[in-house]
Amino acid sequence: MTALPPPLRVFLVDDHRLFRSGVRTELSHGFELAGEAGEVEEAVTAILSAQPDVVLLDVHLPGGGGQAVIAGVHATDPDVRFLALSVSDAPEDVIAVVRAGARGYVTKSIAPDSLADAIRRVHDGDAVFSPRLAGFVLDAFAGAVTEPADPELDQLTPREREVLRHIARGYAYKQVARRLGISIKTVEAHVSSVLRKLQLSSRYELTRWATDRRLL
Amino acid sequence: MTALPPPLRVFLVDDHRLFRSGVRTELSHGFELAGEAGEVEEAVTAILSAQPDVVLLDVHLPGGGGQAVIAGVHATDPDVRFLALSVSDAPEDVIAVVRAGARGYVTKSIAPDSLADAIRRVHDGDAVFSPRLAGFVLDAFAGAVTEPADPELDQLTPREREVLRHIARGYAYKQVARRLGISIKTVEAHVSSVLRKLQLSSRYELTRWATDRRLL
DNA sequence: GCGGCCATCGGGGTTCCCCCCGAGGGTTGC
DNA sequence: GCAACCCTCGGGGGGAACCCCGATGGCCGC
Repeated sequence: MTALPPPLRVFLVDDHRLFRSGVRTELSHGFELAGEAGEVEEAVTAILSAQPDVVLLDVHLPGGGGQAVIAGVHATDPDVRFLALSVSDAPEDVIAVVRAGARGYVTKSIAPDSLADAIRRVHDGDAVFSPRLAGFVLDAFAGAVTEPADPELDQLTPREREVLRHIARGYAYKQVARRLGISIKTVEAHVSSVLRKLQLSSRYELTRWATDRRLL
Repeated sequence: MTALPPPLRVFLVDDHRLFRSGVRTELSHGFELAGEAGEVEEAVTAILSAQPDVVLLDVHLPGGGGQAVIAGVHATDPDVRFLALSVSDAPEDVIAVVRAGARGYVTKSIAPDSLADAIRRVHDGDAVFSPRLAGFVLDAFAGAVTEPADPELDQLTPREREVLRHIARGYAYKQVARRLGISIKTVEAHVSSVLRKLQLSSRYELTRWATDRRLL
């Protein structure tokens, strides 16, 4: 038989002490706790000195969120690997923390065994995402934002989408016209077309439509 | 010396297994785990058969939330006591679960010792709330909804707030007038007054102002 | 090359938004 | 009883929003 590999050293960042306790208990076999923290600043200094193999990082933290921790640590040591661990499965949260430099993102509803597996894979260099979240990340970095084929949005021309974004942000026709370097009449034409295609009747419904789809 | 009292029997409802593990570990001294569950239906049946002294209940649960658990259990056994335990400190969540019948509400950032104390107090019949949350509950049941003194909103008259809500939802003046049974001119007057008092300049800004404050 | 789509504009009109002015009736408080 | 509000309206006006109709180019595909 071969010698057992040394246990992975895991650092834990979460503002909920009860949750930290849970992770600690569940990971007690096969992992070594390199330290833990509940705030951003505390976490950054402790991680830099503890040099863990993987950092388990809560996204919602007082003092700047998990992104602040990643930014602070990577400023001096870009090699530390982070696995985001959050209750949220909102695309904004996922994308924000991944952009900051997290190598994976799993929700707290994960089974302890799966978490252990995710930690090992992140340490090995893999990117780990809950199946439901993988799509968001790929989309965000594919740039093209292929998106789950929104037939409503697809029937709009590029220019119409452009105008739509401005209108949804609250700009008046005159302002949109100046920003896009076109005439008010053209803006009206595009808006009219958008409203007809989306079967809406006013710019207010349009803003709601846009915010519902997170196109702000 | 007197005999030690029997340990309180605690039931745990949370969809995050890691979190359950944390609570289990931290409460291992002085409490007995009467069972645990991660979903609404599972929780209701298990609680009814386990007859715990106190149920620790997560607010955000798949399948109807913590309120559904309380409703299901209280339908057959109104004596079970619930202590809500949530990451959220949003007034809606607090009020909803307290209306459903929870005897207390603490956030997951609570220290383990405080949680143990809160459980004992709920069992003794007390109502336990994090200091920041007590105000919401009292307000909600005092009916007056004094709210954390929003000076912006306070300077509006009741009728102005009423009109504001409709406008923020996207109704045209004519529609607001018909819904409130008043003239368009009166609606205009109220809107004008609201815009002046809030130092806004258009109904669009008003919509954003209202949604920022969650007055939808 | 011609029809079709897109983007760009104009004219002209209706409706809505927001403002100014004034005004009457109701309530509360001093 | 009077001041101070609040709620209720009207007239009138300027500007923005939205619509319909028509028109000019450019680009693409058949």
